[in-house]
Amino acid sequence: MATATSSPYLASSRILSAPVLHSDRRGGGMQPGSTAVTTVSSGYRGDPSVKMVQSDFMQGAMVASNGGHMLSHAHQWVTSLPHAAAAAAAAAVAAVEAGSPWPPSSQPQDAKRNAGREELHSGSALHHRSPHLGPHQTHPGSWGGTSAAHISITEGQQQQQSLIYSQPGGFTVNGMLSSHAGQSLMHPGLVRGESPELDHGSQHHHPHHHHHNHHTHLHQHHGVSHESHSDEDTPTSDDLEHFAKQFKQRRIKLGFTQADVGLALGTLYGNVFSQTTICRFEALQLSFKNMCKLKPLLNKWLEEADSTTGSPTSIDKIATQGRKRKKRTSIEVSVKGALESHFLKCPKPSAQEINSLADTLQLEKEVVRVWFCNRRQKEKRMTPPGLPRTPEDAYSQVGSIGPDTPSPSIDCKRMYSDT
DNA sequence: ATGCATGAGCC
DNA sequence: GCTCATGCATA
Repeated sequence: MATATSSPYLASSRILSAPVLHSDRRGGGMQPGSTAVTTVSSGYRGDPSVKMVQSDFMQGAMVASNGGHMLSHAHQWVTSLPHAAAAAAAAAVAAVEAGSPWPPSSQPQDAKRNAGREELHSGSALHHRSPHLGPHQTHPGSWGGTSAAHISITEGQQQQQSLIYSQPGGFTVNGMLSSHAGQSLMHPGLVRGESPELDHGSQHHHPHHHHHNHHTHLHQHHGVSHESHSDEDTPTSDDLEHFAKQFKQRRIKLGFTQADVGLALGTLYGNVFSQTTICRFEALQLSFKNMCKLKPLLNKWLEEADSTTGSPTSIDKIATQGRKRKKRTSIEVSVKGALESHFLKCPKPSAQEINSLADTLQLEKEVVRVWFCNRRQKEKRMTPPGLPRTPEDAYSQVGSIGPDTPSPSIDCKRMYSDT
């Protein structure tokens, strides 16, 4: 397609001070009739590998070894840049993965098909997630154990990046949290002592219970009867849910934004997180494992923030220099609908199918591929809080899959053996 | 708050 | 290529 003539992202050579402020945003030179609007051109990282191994434990994982082929050339938006701090990363150590990430009773790993929703409504208005600071507990959620069914539990997904609580010996990051980033001028008088139910494992921990194998009863009573969970045992879904809720409440009371927290975690542990991640944590939109990983960090931040209410602040700002990102592609609503339909029929299309789809929808193949990846990922975590699905949500269940059909054992590979 | 994207690590 | 953790950019 067109777009070839666009900008080769030349990331300049910034080290730590060069801001990447290019005024390169405008939609120029898009393919006529394109269904998606990408402001910038395309080009992907080369991908010479043509193997189709997808031995995944999916529902019906029927491998379809198609002949791979073609494509790609390389070109990336990213320009290699010398990561200044990259060196420090070498010290990263992969954390150990506990045997079973999810509590026995609540395995999120199973695919539950919530028929397409979300973006179709595009307004997000239909998203019924508006947890104010209210102490309301809703959702038994998918996490609670709505779906639990099978698949390898103790497999501990092999791939895991690391959770590096790295503390670069180099910079002693003023270990103190960088509370208010200049904006939170307000500090409510909320200090420890006013949240009686705030006893999330910060205290009262039994000196023994380290058996992280107790069946997680699906009941959720967020009252105050949850058994303590220090940092030793794996929290249950309920624990996380409860913690997330309280975390958000406190965070807001303390006057911090999600972004503030993300930065603070960086100065505290060396791991910075974005507003997005904090947001997703609060909304329980992360995988169980990911939630478990972040919980301790956020918990510490909470303690810090709590005891630091009203103390000086050290603002840390880390320049977001670096990788040039491809402009976000906006997929037309109609096209999204088409993608959704295909997803329902086949959540894991083969390369060939992706090609066809891309061709049909006039989207770049990579865009389509990524869309499916994201869609799958979303399905895995979606709506933790028991969001009551509106009738509209359960609409079009194409073909045979019902709103509750537990196993979409529908195969969908090789529909055409031609190419 | 979320959609599309990047990347690491695994097949 | 896939999954999974994360985040920029955006609605």
